[in-house]
Amino acid sequence: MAQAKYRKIAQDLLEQIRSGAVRPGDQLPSELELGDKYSASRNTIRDAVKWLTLRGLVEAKPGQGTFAAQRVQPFVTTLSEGNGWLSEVSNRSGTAMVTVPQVGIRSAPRYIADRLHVPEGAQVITRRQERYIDRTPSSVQTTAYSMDLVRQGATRLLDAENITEGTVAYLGERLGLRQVGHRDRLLVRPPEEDEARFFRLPDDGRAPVVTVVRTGYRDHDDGPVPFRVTFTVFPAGRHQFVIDSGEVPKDPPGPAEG
Amino acid sequence: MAQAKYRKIAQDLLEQIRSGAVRPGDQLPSELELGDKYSASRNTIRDAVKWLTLRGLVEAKPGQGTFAAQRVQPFVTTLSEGNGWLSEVSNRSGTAMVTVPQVGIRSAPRYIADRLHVPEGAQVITRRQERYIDRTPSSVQTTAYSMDLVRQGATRLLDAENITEGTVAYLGERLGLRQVGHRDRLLVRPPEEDEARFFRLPDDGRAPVVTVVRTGYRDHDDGPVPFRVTFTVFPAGRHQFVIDSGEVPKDPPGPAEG
DNA sequence: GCAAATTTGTTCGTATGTATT
DNA sequence: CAATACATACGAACAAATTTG
Repeated sequence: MAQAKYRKIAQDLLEQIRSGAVRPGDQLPSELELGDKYSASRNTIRDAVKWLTLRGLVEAKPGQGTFAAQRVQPFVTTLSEGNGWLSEVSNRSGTAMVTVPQVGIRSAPRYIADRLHVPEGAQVITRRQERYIDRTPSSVQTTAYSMDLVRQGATRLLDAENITEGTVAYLGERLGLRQVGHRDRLLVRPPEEDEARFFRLPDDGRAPVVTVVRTGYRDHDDGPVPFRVTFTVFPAGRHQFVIDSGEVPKDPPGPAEG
Repeated sequence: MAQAKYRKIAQDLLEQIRSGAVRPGDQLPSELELGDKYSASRNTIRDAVKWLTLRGLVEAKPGQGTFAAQRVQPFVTTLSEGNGWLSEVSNRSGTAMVTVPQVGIRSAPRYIADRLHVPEGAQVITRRQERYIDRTPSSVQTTAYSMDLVRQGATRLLDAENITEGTVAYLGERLGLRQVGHRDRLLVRPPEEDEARFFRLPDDGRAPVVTVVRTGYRDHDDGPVPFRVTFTVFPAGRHQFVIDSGEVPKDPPGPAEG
């Protein structure tokens, strides 16, 4: 066999979608009908549909049928603006919502300790917020601070409520701490189980998430030192990221493909 | 059934990997042995292994067996440095290699036309290069320019060879064109078939790619206008991206998790 | 509200093909 | 060439979700 049968069936269905013969939202024939059409068993048809599902081209709904996927207008986050906090901007009008911070104190795992330059296991404060745009969960953000900041007097970091003027501004007026720069690091990975649940991602692991790790640096004699690190997790398929440099037009361009 | 049997088996295997009982590179028992152990049919075991495969936790090799995946040290690309060209920097010593540009002239598809502010179908020059680090394919870069630039005299854009001083510098001295800024847009998607082949990604669509769309802007009376657009495609699992802002330490920090 | 029909999800069994050792 | 292990394909049965009458 030059190529597996299920791949050829998937290819044929793919071209029907690409060509527009099957349009977004259209229902595909049922598995039994497809099996009849392609002279294949239901399991082979299922392999073909699975192949399309993994690429996000179709969506199977139990009890209903299989449908060609809808193109979703992605959210856009601009990483090059804002001086410290990673805030999210939608490219279309939408109501943004953010939950009250969920505050915790924990021993720093390695991936936090490495970023904050504290020993592994040191006490850190974490502040976790969930963000929604148009009622759909758009990101989860967890920020970690060294406990030293609280000992020095920044006790409001422990309050489970928004610091309206911004955490950076608060630390500035309270401790004289000044953020002089930050570094973002983007990585793509499969979602954890709780993330898949929160973002309502299919639990077959095909839909990845993007993590933006933003480390904030403060001034110091020997050069900048980190004082906080923020992990923001986005569902990769619904999100894009923009970084501007120099002079660029202000108008937000439409979503890019390619 | 509270939960599908294959999911419970996958969960059990997952915990053996997480706990370290099965270490990266270790061979798992064969499908028949696992079927015996969990009192499940071979097909059900295959469903469980498939679930782990989709998350990149194990790798199945025909004729050999199934193995716990190795953690690969990701490459890092810094988006905030370099004034125009998107060049790649490894975080570890490695020999970088880039192919000679493959030059083409084509009608602009919409995703290029939108970026370059030319009509769809207008003639554009594309220059395509493949990059390797340590012999492994690390990225594919395609840059598109409007044909107008050639008509104005920048004929070397058509040469299928590297422009050593850089394309921006060349356009500057030849046409007096000055790049005043650029905008990067990152998006994550499943690979095209040729990309999966080039990056040697599994063809089941689980391993996504990151596309960085960099639009370069030149000076103009009414504000900056685009004159070129570069699409750089990376295998998402082997790559991370860094954006610096303000004062940050120079030392390249290790790869982040979370 | 309930029952029937439709559709996808899971599991088993079996057979054959293909890649590697 | 033979043995082993994964890949593909078929058929069958029941479960779960949804819509319809």
